[in-house]
Amino acid sequence: MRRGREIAAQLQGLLRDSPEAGRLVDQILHAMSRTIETAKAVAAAEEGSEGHSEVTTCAPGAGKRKAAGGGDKRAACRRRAHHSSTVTMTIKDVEDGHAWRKYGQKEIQNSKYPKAYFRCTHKYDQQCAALRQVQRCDEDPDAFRVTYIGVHTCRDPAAVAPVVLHSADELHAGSRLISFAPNASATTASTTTTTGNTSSHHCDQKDAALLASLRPLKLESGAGGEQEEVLSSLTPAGSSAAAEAMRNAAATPGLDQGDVTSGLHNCYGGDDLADMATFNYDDDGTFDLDDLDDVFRFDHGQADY
DNA sequence: GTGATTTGACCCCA
DNA sequence: TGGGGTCAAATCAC
Repeated sequence: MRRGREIAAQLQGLLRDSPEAGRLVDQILHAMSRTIETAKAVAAAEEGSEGHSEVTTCAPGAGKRKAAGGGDKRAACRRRAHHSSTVTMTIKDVEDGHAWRKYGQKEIQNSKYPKAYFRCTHKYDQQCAALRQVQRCDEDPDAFRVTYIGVHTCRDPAAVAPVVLHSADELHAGSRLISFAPNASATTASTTTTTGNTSSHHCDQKDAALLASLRPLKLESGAGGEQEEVLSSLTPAGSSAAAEAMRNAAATPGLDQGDVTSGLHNCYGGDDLADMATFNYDDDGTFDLDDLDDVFRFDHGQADY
């Protein structure tokens, strides 16, 4: 980030004749400075506590599962990994742009709601080790406590939001850029509110459509007969509900395909960088700077820097 | 047919 | 020893 800030400062010098370009560079510098300050604060908070070393050993015979109808086929490495990067945050929208696959759900002691376990869809095809755990907050059923374990090493197309180009001249900025919309405002319409430990990224109507599309994994009668529900993984790539929501959003006047996919980015990217860094520490306080990179991955995908 | 979800069983580890 | 994390067969959805 420091290097980026230096380069942006150089760019600002070169663009001093263009007020608009200078203003944009100002915004870049401001965002970078905020991110650096946030990283510093995080590092200071973590001072003195070392991150956990990753232990993913899978020794022969270790963690063998006893035959349960399937014999030794079910034997697998069950040694619990101690992950180097763990981030827990409380959010309203569980959608993060990555493709997740649910692999388990557990009732948690002293919690009203079960915890759902997700792994990256590309765990096997791209050896991506990212995991996510989602649990509805007891005190605020509208919010979800999401724990990210590990970082994405995959290149998920669904997570790469396209960039809106205003003119063909902008193509030189990067070969991965995709031109969609003629309307630049579509990429900037988002607001962020942060209340206490809860970071809520409220986006515009297309994101509301995504949020509304969250469907319960399971409806069951809880204590007292009320219905409890657990949110499913919502992924642009894997969820038909999400796809439907995105289709609906695409039909919204003023929005085009570019708007739909970049809407995911709107929730997390751009000026929201500093706000995204309002993490809650896990119980064990695990956190490292790799997490910042993970959280900011949306911009990596679209900004091509 | 393929991929995602559900869910009971298994196992690690505090 | 039990809570929590993971596996994988069965089932579901498209």
